[in-house]
Amino acid sequence: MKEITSQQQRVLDCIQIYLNKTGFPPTRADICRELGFKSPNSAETHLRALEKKGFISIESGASRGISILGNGDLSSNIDNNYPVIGLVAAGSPTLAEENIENKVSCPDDFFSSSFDYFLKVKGLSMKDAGIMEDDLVAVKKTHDVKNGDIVIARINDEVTIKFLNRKSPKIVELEPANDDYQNIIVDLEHEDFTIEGKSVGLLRRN
Amino acid sequence: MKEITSQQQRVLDCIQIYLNKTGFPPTRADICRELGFKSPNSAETHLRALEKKGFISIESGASRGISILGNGDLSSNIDNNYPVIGLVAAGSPTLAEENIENKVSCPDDFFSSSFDYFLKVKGLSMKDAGIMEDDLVAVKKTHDVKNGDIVIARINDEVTIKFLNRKSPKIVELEPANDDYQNIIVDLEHEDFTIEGKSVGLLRRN
DNA sequence: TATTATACTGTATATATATTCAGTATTTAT
DNA sequence: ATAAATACTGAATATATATACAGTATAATA
Repeated sequence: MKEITSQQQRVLDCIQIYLNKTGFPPTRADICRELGFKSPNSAETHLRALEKKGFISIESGASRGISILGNGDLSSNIDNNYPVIGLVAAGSPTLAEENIENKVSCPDDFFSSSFDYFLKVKGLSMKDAGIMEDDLVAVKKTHDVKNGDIVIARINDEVTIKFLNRKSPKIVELEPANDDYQNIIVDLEHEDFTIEGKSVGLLRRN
Repeated sequence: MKEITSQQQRVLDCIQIYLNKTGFPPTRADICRELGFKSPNSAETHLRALEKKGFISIESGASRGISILGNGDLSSNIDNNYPVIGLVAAGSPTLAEENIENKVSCPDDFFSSSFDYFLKVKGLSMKDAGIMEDDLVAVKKTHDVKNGDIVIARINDEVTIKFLNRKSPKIVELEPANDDYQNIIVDLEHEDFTIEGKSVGLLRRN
């Protein structure tokens, strides 16, 4: 990435501001209007310089075909809306209604792994793991879970978040992180048990 | 917001995908190519329907003048790079070097309040408040703090994160959230004490 | 039953837009 | 000292693009 001149920076900023404002890139004429140039060729040459230096790419022939190249970090990632799903009473789970409370916009690569939704935690059964009431746990839907993982599990239509501990092929233990709560022992032969996913991160908004 | 039809949804998705891929919106012809329509008017009518229902806005006369209207959430916010600053030994603070470890891209309106940087927590002095080792605390630089706030404070060049408790005009108490740690009592007349900011959120990446 | 919305094809066209060419002038390298 | 990059004006043009008009057909209202 070569050095940028002050005028080229102005043009680059202009493109970004125009994008933020309108949702699509400016034309040569738009840039002239914004920056006071009197010839579309002023914009053109600056754009070509910015292209040459790797700051933008220009789609040949396409109108408004300018895109700002994410310098590896800033503008590369795309935000997505992730649903927030309520978990009623994490301690002694009673309900399993997956009602979307709202949505949170967040980059796709925000956590170490991709994830599918946020789970809003109720209760303090996982407090010693730093998971408090109303925290949003980023949940990745998967069955690929190991002992010690924080998993979101469903037992007879009741959802809970706990540490996983497979005791035997038929017995799964769900461990809370709170001395006030007891381990949940699940007999796979007699109870309807499914792993919904596992925690890959946490978000707390004061 | 009226109901969207399946074909209109396809067109809307097409616009979003095209935007993600190229950085600028598609033309009528582009949409036709992507979705297999044979007349540009097919795209046009769908676009007008989407506009009428409030899903997009169309800038009259402008080429590629389509912008997806963030339904109050999706496309409105812009990501920013926030520095992650290391905090050495939150329990008994020893260092204050504000070294930027890396950066995290995150929407500006991610937490209830705007913030300035992430603080990477060391130690477990705030564990009962759900703040664990290596958690990233979103810090807003401010002096506007109340008793009970989780503050980032600097005492004689040592940085720590604790609950704030002003005892008197001259005495400030910093309370950890861990029985293994003791309150820090700061005598403002004899010690160099500053409030760096307060916690407005938390991020944990497993 | 008439009307409106949806979902298309196909053609046509005014204009929005990229892009080239011809200049001028200043600054920065080689 | 010459070349190359920067920083513009001004005009011209091929074409990319929005958009209107003319049809056809089906499903959903009122």
